[in-house]
Amino acid sequence: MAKRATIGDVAATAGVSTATVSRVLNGGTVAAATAARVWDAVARLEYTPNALTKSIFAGHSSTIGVVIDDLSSPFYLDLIRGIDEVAAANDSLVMFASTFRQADREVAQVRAMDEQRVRGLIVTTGEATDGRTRRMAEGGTPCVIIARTVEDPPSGMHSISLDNLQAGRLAAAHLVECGRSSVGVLISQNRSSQSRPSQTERTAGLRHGLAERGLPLPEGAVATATTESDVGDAIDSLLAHVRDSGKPLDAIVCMTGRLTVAAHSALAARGITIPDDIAFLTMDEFAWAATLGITVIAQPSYLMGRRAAELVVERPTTPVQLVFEATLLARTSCGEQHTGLR
Amino acid sequence: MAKRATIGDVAATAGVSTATVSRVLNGGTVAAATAARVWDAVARLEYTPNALTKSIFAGHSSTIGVVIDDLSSPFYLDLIRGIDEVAAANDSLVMFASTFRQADREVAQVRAMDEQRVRGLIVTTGEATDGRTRRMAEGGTPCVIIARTVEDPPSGMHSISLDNLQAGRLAAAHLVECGRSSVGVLISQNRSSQSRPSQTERTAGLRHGLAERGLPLPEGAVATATTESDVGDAIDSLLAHVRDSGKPLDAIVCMTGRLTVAAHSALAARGITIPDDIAFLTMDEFAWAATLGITVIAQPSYLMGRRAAELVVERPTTPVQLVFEATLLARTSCGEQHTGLR
DNA sequence: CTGAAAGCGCTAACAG
DNA sequence: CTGTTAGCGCTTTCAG
Repeated sequence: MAKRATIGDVAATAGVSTATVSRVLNGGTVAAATAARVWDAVARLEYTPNALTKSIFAGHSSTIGVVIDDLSSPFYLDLIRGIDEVAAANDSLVMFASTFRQADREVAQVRAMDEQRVRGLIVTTGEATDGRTRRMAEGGTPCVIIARTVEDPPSGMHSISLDNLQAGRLAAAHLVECGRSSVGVLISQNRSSQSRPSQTERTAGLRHGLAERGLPLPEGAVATATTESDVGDAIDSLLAHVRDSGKPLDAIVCMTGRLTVAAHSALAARGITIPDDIAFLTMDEFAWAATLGITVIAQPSYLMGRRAAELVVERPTTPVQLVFEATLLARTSCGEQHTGLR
Repeated sequence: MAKRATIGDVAATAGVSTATVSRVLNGGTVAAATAARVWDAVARLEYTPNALTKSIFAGHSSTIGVVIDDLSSPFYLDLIRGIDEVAAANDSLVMFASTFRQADREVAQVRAMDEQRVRGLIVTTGEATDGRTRRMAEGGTPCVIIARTVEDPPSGMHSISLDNLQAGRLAAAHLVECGRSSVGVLISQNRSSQSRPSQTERTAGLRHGLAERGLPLPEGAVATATTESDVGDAIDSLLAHVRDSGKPLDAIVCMTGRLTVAAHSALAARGITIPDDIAFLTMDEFAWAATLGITVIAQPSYLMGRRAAELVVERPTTPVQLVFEATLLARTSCGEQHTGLR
């Protein structure tokens, strides 16, 4: 296990001082001949500079930290892809941690990122980490909160989210245009039984949109699932509730992309046909949606990732709150659209 | 932008030396009363230790590096999930970089990981990076190559791969059991027109398996695609070739999970029905495979990720070469199985 | 049990 | 253009 060469070793074999080596490595003014000798020594010793040590001078590393609650959602994959591309274009690496959807892990991971002195932090965590991210932002580490907004953010603390109300309204409009009138909603919650504000906002938007068209969305028409295996029960409760209240359920909207597969197969397992028996509408575009004919409300996740990373790189001083519009990608899972019916 | 507290600040406000602070933080022998004062100072100053500085003593960081060529493949997502879980269980973070499937980026990213003094490195890169990973391994940074084996690895250099020949044979057996006899193969290559050895091995396995059953797999029955948009052309060439050679194509096997969606929709776009017109078999399990009835040859990607991370954590001194078996997940995309026909 | 002092590998003035 | 001299924030002997 050969010892690693240090800048001192390079300096010694090149017959110069460490300062000179540092200069040729980082582009200072050095005589061509000297530089050549140094490069030669670098090559011969296979010297690889220690980025860690460099960082302690810069005050922070060149890495962008990302804390994600759950990799399973198609939303996050594209988000990461967007972040990664911007990072690569800026000689940054991405340091990644997932929280397995547990609140206590969220604060541990954010803390770990802070200890690593990341150049900036992008998180999809809940309020529990706000204390630390605020402090980080105040301390000069730009932080970007994804899918949530924060009250009174300090300088350096930004947020990127979807216009969830608009997304909900979009769903309502589409469903009504497809002639549906009795809709059930599926939302997810984390292990601490907290449903994410984004999903409740979408539900609120849906409720507004429905109300504008004279349709109700009673509390009982909203079911919650924590894991994929809960989804079946949630769907059953939806079916039962609406049956009790008279009109049979004719549409289900899944408020999180993470549960799309589970919801879709739960429906299939119950012999329910899409869209004949029930219309199916879900969040987040995914690779097979077109093939399956599933209509989705898409977030521009890739773009959101890029923007997040750009905020980290560009470090605007004023807090930036970016809100993106959702797009309806209409396919066949909600049945025929009867436009101009209103 | 408040300055960050250093260990010196903590020492000063607690009225002790930095050595003592270091001791209470890292669990040395300190009087309870002193420790209490230190913790108090830590809390009051919101002191967050600098992991970077710590690492320069350890000689390396506590981060596991991962270099992936392409996030789009379902294989990699699960691999990362496995790595991430082991990392989390070992107080490690995961540093991630993707190469966008370009060889030059591969060496740049591996180099970057080396500069970051990662605790260990997990890569899916090609031979171009072997020089560096060998040196890293010799220098004491465990390196794990995924989906490829290396000749004569030094101590600390490991590999994790699939038994690609067996995977190919599995495909042959299944296809023949389903009564198919004229199969076409789709493989992918990177931007430098290199097809990955794993895929050519799978093809070889398929060829063997077919030959054992008296069926040929001519060179022309293997088509290559670089990007998703090439897939249509590749499929067309397969269709054309086999038509020329007499027997109409009755099966297509896609040797990479990355192109599954593209291949599947290319078939649909040409009005080809699965499995009636053509059997469809692909690599890597994915969320919608069951719903779509697509038969796949699955790699234990999650487990492979875990093992890779475990090799980094446990640093065995002898080179470890792990080869995993592929599993056939039979669904309906190859038609009816006529077992016992042989 | 605790402090002083010497570094880890590198950069950043400041002279020369 | 280049070497010397301080550090960066932290750990780690080695005395006391």
